Amino acid sequence: MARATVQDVARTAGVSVGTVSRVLNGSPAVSEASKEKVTAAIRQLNYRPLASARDLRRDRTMRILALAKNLNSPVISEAFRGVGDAAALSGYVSLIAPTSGDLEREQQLVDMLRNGSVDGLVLFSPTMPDQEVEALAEQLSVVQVCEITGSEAAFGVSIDDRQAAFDITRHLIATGARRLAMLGFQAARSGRLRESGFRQALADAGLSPGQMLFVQGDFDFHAGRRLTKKLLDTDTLPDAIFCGNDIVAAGCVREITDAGLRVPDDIAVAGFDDSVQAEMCVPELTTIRQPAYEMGRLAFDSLLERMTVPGAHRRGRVFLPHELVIRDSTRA
Amino acid sequence: MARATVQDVARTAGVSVGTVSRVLNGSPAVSEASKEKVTAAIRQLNYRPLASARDLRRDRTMRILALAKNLNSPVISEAFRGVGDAAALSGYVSLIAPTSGDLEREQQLVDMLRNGSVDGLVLFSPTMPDQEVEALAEQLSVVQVCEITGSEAAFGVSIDDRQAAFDITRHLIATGARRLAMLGFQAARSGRLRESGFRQALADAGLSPGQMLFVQGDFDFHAGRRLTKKLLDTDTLPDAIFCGNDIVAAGCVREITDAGLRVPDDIAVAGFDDSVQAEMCVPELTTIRQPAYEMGRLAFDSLLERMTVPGAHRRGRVFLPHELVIRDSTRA
DNA sequence: CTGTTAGCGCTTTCAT
DNA sequence: ATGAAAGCGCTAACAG
Repeated sequence: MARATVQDVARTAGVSVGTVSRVLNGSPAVSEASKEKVTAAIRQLNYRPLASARDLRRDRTMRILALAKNLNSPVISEAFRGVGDAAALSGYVSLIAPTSGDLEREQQLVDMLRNGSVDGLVLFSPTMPDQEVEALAEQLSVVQVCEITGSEAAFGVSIDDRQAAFDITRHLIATGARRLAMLGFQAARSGRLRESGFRQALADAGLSPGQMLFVQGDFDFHAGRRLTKKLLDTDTLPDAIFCGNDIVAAGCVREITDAGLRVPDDIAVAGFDDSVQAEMCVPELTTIRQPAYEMGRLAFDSLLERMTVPGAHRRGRVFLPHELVIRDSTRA
Repeated sequence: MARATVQDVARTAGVSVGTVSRVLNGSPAVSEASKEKVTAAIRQLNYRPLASARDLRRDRTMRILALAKNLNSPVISEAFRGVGDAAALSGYVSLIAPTSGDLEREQQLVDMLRNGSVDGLVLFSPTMPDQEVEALAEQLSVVQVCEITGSEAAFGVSIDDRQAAFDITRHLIATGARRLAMLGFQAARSGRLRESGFRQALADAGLSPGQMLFVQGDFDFHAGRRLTKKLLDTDTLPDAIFCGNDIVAAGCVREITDAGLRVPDDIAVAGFDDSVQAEMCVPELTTIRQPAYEMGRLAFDSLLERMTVPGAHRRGRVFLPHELVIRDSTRA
């Protein structure tokens, strides 16, 4: 049978469509008798209000969309949980879509905001240039999480990547490291900030950086191995390596271990993110914990304000505190 | 400024809304001159057709939704890539949402199909009972991937979990194992099928199963450690352990190693899924590779048929071939 | 408390 | 090739 409409429900219940709509939307101005008749008719016809009709009329969808290059980043999936839980509390449904770093697909998904398929957008790791993110946020409901633009034109929540990298590098130095290398990724701003924090900590200690290697493609386990192999093929070995995330650090540790060297005795290794890989690694990784869930919650709250309060365009950013988690990969 | 509508575009271009709509939808019945005027007006007004209005009129959204308990399962994220790529080829946008195993949230998301927010649904790991999945698939466009119901009332794509577990267990036996234990999860049908394959392989070899331990909560690294600890506290140690997935196997290997035993010499360990963890583990894990991407593609193709061909309700299932990947965790 | 009705923005006949 | 107009299903304003 065809889909039931308000008309059908009204006819079945013996009331008008107005009354049906009122029941649907919980209006108090409905008699108990009418409400019961309508409820019965709805159940009988298995009626559901059609989303597109309701959205068109109300001019909002109660849906938001999150975009990320990749779904299986533990930090992103945790942050998205935070977004989702906060969204649910306000009656919003939150969806997510991976862009695979493909600009065209990202545009297609961003269009869902432009064409009113969703009310708001959460950007985890945009592929488009900062300038476009900011232009978008200027006119539509957009917030950034984790990966945020350099200027404060748009709004974003993240940790202070530079400070976190500074902290963990200082820890490496405190445990006695003097020749520090880094495996990083420059493609993302957070990667560059981490590099900057690393350099600053060295400078503060009067040290100069050892080898700085940067991943070109995926920042994954194999990239960590590959880059570390390069590092180990040098004359003077580093005594500590700071890696831009835990997966790369895991690859790094593995390559060192396979080469017959010991972590941390010969070379200490530090990661970033405190993902499950940090604990799977042998030895377990010293790393930086990000309060990802909380970041997501905060981001949604800000998005909600943007979506509901006319003209509310919050700028700037919120940095949530990170935590240095010390484990065996760097213990003295 | 307010959002532009077809009316605005028509006025600006000096044509009727019908013509604008024709241009928008690539109808050939438009003069070159009109097309140019409309295109110019669209650009000038920065016009985008409102999704809800278009959806209402066309009675479809060109969007599909995928549901999974969890986003960071490598098999699921890979399968979803397959869904997404196939969907994009047909002009569909594919979104995904995690249910966290919460029945209520799952219902809310399924409602997006019922109320026409999306045209189709891909179920990766439903929380609702099989019967409900089948009832849903009976009347709406739904396909299952990875985790499929027991009967063939609905349509699903997966590997033959039972056969795969059988194959890997037979391999364990072939390398000399005689006292085989298993760490499994019974919450999902795939887990029970893997258990069944394990038991069958033992029976075929005239062996009886050793300890069978099953995870209650999350099937993760720590669960693997915890269960293995239990296993090792027994009088007669197993000489091989089959784990329901790679993460649990990684925890298993870690616990064995920490106890001063060797893998595979003292105890061989096999995983399942061939996720990145299989390669991160030391020693690397023997496991079962699932053609997840292909499974996703196939699932979308079937969903597309269901969405577009009236009355096309495909039943049954497709099993794609798995692959036994032999690595050091089980080598003789 | 309830019914009637206009209209959200779009597509699509039906004329011309 | 184009315009006029109906109508998708719903909500909300208005009248009673």
